[in-house]
Amino acid sequence: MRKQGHETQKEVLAILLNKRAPLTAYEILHEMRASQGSDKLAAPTIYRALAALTGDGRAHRIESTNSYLACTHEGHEDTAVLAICGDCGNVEEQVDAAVTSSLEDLAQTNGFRPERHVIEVHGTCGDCIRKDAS
Amino acid sequence: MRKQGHETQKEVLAILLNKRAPLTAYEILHEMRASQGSDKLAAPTIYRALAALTGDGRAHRIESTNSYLACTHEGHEDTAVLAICGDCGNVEEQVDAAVTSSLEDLAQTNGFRPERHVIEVHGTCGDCIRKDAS
DNA sequence: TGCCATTTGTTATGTTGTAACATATCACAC
DNA sequence: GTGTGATATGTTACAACATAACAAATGGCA
Repeated sequence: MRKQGHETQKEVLAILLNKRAPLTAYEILHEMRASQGSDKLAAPTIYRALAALTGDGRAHRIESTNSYLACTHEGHEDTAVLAICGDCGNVEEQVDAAVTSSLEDLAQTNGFRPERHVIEVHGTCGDCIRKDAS
Repeated sequence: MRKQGHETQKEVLAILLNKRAPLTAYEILHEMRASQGSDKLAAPTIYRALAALTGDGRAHRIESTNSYLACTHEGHEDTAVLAICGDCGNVEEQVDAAVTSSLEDLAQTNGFRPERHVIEVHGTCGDCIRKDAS
């Protein structure tokens, strides 16, 4: 039983990588139930896998949509900026030094010690802007 | 019945201003039920009031904690940075031009048109750092 | 091999949020 | 002033998101 957790994590990550779009925990649950042809799998299993994945940076949680996304910048230490398109649902993960440092400066002037940054930008992606215009 | 909605919004905002700390929708609901001495009030009423308050900037939703906070920077158009202390639960609302512009620059280089920014920094506030040290 | 620590499965339930429809109120034409 | 329709609100029920708590299994190690 012990090893299976890592297996679950791999499966969840594979699903997220496959979709290249954010999925909710329950969407992942349904995918996995479908692929296993069984309803045995339960929510806590998914949430544990997601906790492991987000804990070590293999995936990100999108707080404003309760969904999860595979990390596309392996091993970045900087803060990720998630640009979420309201039209097509795609999410672009961006890592930017200027954003990181301006947030650090702001924290410093306020005597705040940051540990985790949540930066999510909702809007319209370039592709959808072009589509809308045409 | 029509006017009452505005009343509800005022009451909700008053509760948030009073606490000066984030509250969940259901915490607000319980407060209001208590102060009215009745359980008649239902969740959708609170969510509608919160939608009105967040819609016009009188309050902010904290996405990473599913909670709500009265806005302390009346009428700002810039993006708010919410610094959330994990120790004491206090949230400091900060408005900073450098953060705003670095995010705008990042969006521009990626052809993304931003509409709503969610910037939440979890960490430890100055007061709690001092307390922890002593 | 037997025991303990830890992980996983499972059940149940807690928390957050909203759809859908009934009811009340207001604005406005008449 | 009163009828009528548009809109806001109250209410019920439920959907979606998340986790507590405990049982069962596994692997390490004496």
